[in-house]
Amino acid sequence: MSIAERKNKEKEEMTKCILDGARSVFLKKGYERSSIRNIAEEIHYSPGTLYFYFKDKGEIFHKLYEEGFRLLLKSSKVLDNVEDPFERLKANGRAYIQFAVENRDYYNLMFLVDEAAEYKTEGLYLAGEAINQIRTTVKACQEQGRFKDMNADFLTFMIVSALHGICALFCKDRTKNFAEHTTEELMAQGYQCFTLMLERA
Amino acid sequence: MSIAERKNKEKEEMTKCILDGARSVFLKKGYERSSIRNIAEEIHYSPGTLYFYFKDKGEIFHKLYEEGFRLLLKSSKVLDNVEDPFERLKANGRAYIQFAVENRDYYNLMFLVDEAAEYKTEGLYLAGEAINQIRTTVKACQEQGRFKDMNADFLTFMIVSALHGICALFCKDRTKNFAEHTTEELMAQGYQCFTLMLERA
DNA sequence: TCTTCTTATTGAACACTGTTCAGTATCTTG
DNA sequence: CAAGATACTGAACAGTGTTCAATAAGAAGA
Repeated sequence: MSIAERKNKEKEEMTKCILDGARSVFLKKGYERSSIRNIAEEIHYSPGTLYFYFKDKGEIFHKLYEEGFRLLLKSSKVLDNVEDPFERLKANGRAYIQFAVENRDYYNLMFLVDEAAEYKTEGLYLAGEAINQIRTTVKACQEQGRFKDMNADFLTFMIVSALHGICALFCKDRTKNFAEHTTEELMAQGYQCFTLMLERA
Repeated sequence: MSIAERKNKEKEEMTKCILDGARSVFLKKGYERSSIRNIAEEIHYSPGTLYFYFKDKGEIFHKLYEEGFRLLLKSSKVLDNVEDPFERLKANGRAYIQFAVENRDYYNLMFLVDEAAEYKTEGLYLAGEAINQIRTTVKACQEQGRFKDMNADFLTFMIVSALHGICALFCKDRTKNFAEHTTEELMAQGYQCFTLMLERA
């Protein structure tokens, strides 16, 4: 089945080509302003062609959404070699914020676009992975005597919320009301406040 | 100038009429899915008419965005009679979350739609008001000996981030990864975790 | 009152959007 | 070489935000 194999490969390459184009357009213009025609033009194909490989616009961007989660997971996987769980927890948060700053468009797509929540496939699983990693670390901290009288699930949700809040305000440009400080300073120092609180909890 | 006055009044009434229609459509369908034609149809006018009263779609929704902030401010103004600053801070957060739950569409518009950030008029000022209220309370807490070695600005940003994170995850349906708990439980208990941490900070 | 002038409203038009689909060209199989 | 599958096109549809000439209605001045 050599030629069937080749066909498969070609199909894969084409979907990859479309995704490359989509990523390029999306990172240039943002999700809302990226159109199927823009992507088609980018890769020199007709708009209709994209529908041969993807169900709709949402599916295309859902693949990038997954890609974003894989990137996020990768950036926090590095922290596995941090022995102390509390140090790991703190580093995880820093890595999370750093990811949002360096991949603002991905972050928007992953958490701030409605579309993405509708597809409950691999993306949701990957998001769960990222959360589980934090939950596991939280529990490890508890075994060391931290967060004694706190429910791990709720605390994890709380930590994720705080991190997400910082990043969401950043991504949607809602940091102007703290004008005396730069956005970078706010995020870094705000997070430090948070870790200080975790330290004492 | 009685007739000029009447003209002015009519103009005001018309803009109000458009905003009422816009609010109604928007609360029914959400921002992204609300069109100028939808609004025009709702109030039985031609689409072109709306452009006689508003510059563009963004300006229409920016008015609702401001409306949202006035609602939010009102709901937290009630807390002025809470004497103890720390109790007031906690209540402020609860009110904030409650506002998001009860006015999910407003919240989306206020914090999660790109459009809104582009207009730096009254909306930004109102947002600043809401933040200042928290900052003031934080400082009052510090005068009572709390949050001793923490910068009020950064701590305020942190608190706002945590609250916003909880609400943003809720508004964008990103709570499915904590499946064992209902969204309401997560938000309430997650916030309680947070206040517990503040208590000890 | 009649005419000018301003103001308010319309709906067609423009350039865009996501999506579908009949048609076509290319490549594979019998 | 004919038949069939596969990939691709571009026109078409219904929708979007926005503009603008035409028009109707109301106020001002003669």
